Amino acid sequence: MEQTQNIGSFLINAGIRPSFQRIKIYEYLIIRKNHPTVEMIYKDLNSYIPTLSKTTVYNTLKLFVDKGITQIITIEDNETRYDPDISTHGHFKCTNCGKIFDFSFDNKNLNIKQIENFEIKQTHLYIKGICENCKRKIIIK
Amino acid sequence: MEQTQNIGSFLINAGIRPSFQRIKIYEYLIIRKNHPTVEMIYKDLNSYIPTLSKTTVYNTLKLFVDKGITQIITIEDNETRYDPDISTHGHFKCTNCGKIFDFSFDNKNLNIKQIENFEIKQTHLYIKGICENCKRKIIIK
DNA sequence: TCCATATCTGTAATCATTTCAATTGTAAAA
DNA sequence: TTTTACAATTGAAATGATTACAGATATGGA
Ligand SMILES: [Mn+2]
Ligand SMILES: [Mn+2]
Ligand SMILES: [Zn+2]
Ligand SMILES: [Zn+2]
Repeated sequence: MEQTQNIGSFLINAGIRPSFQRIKIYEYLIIRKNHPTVEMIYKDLNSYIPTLSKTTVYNTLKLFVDKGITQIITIEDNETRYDPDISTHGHFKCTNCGKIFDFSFDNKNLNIKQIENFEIKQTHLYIKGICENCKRKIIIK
Repeated sequence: MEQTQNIGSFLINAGIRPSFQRIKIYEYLIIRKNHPTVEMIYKDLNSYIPTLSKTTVYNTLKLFVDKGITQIITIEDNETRYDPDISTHGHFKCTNCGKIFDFSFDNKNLNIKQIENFEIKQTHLYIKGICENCKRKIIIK
């Protein structure tokens, strides 16, 4: 609730007018940390903001990405996900439970020969597999 | 042309009946090395195989992926691309010319934290930026 | 308050992908 | 060789995600 104040000024700082919908969508990203799809955001917020339009969710996320306060995560080709953490970090998707985990990695000492003279703007590392929790469950079965 | 023989037996080996369309699509992937979209494959092959259906391209790529002889590359959320090189390797996409470059990297150098006990099945490293060629062109302007 | 502009909304259009049923091709049995 | 069963291909229709658009609503300053 009081978060609204912080988020409001954060959006202003990013050059975004802090409308009610924009604040709630950004707040959703920050609080849930779930790398959601548009559908997830829309469904979850719709119970709280019944007048919300899915178009607004699309528009708002596009704005966030354009203004550089959100990044697109494309681990699967059939679902676009969004992440308010714009730092370079990795994503692990569990193919069993579907959860997405953040992790850190070094990209400094990669010194890749084939693209030495290329100008790097974004680095995305995606790993798929089985999370620790699911591994345990599967062993028990 | 004589490739057909090799590709045919390669497909058989992978448990895939080597139909004319399947051979041509796999041959396309191998020869072009362009990480194409379905649309690219369809358009390029259609002039050579006028009866080709886009559905066949979809079906065939799905089959290749299921049988493990092709991997899906999702650098952008709005274009699914295909790669017959199923080894773990990185992809660089130039945001200027759109070209996709392969590069090799060593997982060990990534020094990944937080997912030590997770079971890794696939690793995808995608980098976006400007390729060497485009960098030169842009400087000249 | 009033006005100009930005934002939001719902619907329609677009585009990629999947589903489906009919047709065609293939490979082995008769 | 002909028949037969099954696999692959095809094109049309359905689905689902995203975008375009135009009208309604909200906002902030004169
Ligand atoms: Mn993240
Ligand atoms: Mn590749
Ligand atoms: Zn899991
Ligand atoms: Zn380039």
